Amino acid sequence: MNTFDLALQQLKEKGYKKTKQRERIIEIFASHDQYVPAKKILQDMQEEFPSVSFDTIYRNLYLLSRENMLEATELEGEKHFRLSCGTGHHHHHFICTDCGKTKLIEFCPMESMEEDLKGYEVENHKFEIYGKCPQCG
Amino acid sequence: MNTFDLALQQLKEKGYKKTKQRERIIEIFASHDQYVPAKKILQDMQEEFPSVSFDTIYRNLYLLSRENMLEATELEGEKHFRLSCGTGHHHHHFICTDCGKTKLIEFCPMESMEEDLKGYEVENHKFEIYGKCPQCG
DNA sequence: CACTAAATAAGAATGATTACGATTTAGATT
DNA sequence: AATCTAAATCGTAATCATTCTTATTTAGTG
Repeated sequence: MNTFDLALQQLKEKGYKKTKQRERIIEIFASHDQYVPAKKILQDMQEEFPSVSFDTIYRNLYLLSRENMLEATELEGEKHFRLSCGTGHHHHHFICTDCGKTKLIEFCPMESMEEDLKGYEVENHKFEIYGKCPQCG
Repeated sequence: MNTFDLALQQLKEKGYKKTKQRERIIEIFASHDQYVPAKKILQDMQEEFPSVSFDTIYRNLYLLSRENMLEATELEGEKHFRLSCGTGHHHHHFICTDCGKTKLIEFCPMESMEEDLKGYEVENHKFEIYGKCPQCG
């Protein structure tokens, strides 16, 4: 089963309605193996739904993020999203500053941080590497 | 020499003018050992300079960042700044999500990434840990 | 004291994101 | 298939951080 059908199935299982707009949003993500800004999703959506509202875009982006179907990160002051990759295991990304495509980084630096953070309660962390991928470099 | 005087001296050496506003901005940073948003700087500034403009704040924040006197990071969609700590050597931070105070992290995960990134041109990276510091936890 | 480039003030403009009332629609029920 | 209801969407306005523009002021120099 491909990522598109998988995502739709997950939505159904969680009791969300299937709408044309929602389908299209997921479709757009499935065809971009990269982080894309909300703005880009809006533009792509407008081709099929000329009167789609900001609200629909953002509401769905956050819904999909909450349900772990999207990963989010802030790049240059704009929120960017991509379909969650893989099996839900923890990972990080190299992000190409040209094309936005990503490379999975399995290594997590938190594994070696316990002793340095005695007394600190860790809630979250971010490890991202930015640069040019082989195609853009 | 304390951080405040050091910063002023650096500005002078680089040929920037000494203004009351600039002095105050640095003073504010020197009294906050933590990441603070531009908004906070503006508010503190207004106590002494009721008619200070956004422009003055942002222009100086970017000037000071460019000159490596401030470190910047994006937290919750807002740019945050803090006085550069230490001797200019590369480091990362634990950032308290309550009080904003930071703890220096000497370890840099990039040291063990070369082989994973063959063919990729690394420009930058971000490693930040978020949570509660001992005082807030 | 006069000069000039740098810095600031005031406020408008921009751009991303959020909010909201009115309308439509998916999916369940009859 | 018709009805119902909560969820989803639309259309638009509001908000918020940030950037820009023009006129004015000021620091430092001669």
